[in-house]
Amino acid sequence: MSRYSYSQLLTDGSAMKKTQEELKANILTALAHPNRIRILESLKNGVKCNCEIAPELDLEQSNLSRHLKILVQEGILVSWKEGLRVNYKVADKRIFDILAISGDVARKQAEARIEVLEEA
Amino acid sequence: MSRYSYSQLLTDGSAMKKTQEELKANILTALAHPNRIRILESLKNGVKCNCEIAPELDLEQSNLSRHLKILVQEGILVSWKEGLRVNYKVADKRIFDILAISGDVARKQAEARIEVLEEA
DNA sequence: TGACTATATGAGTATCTACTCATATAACGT
DNA sequence: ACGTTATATGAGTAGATACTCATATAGTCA
Repeated sequence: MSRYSYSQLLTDGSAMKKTQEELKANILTALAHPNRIRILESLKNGVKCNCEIAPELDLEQSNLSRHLKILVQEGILVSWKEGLRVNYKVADKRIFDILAISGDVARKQAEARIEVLEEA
Repeated sequence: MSRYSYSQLLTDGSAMKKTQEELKANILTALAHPNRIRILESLKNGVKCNCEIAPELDLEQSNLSRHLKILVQEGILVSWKEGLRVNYKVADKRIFDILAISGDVARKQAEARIEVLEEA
């Protein structure tokens, strides 16, 4: 069994055939970081550039740039140049459904833990 | 900015207050591995134990055990003992909605790439 | 052209992750 | 109790990730 690597699968675009599970895992890996989730929520209602998001979320410029790159590579964000800036917007609103369900599942899990505590 | 760590947040249950984004990221991180996605698909229609899943998915026993632990810790799977075995089932079917949307987004992104190639 | 702004990327680093092998634990049947 | 089966966990490792700082690139405007 070779180890699953997210970025290798990304950059290797050429070579390997990816399984359904790997394709899904790539999308989910791209979503699975609090700062990337914050970025998406910040872009929920509009278009923004790196220079607007950075101060809003208090993220270092180059770090933000790499987070944005990951989201674009997975097709979660779309970007285009406009003068000096690079604008970003969410490509597919269903991403927010994933985030909403994740929140529900997290909440439900927290409730289940409380129930276990109360039983004792 | 301190680095986001999945497992620290998991095991630290006691101490830190977690943001909404961290809670969502935890769920998504737990889902973001091809083998864990395969495990969930294998459990889609029923209850199974480690010893049934391992040969089916060709996963080494201890590796599978750790993957299952991650899914249980996040509340994605529920487990209970039955004699020697530990049975697992999916706690919340909405997990499959997340997987389905991820698949759709991945497919859509692949289609977009093909379009770009055809434009040129 | 030169100064300035916005973004991307190279290099270095601490930490994390998935994996394997070996061993421990727990529950069963005899 | 003893051997067997199912699962969990310790230790070690290769390689991946998020982050920072410094630098490169690219577009703007005087």
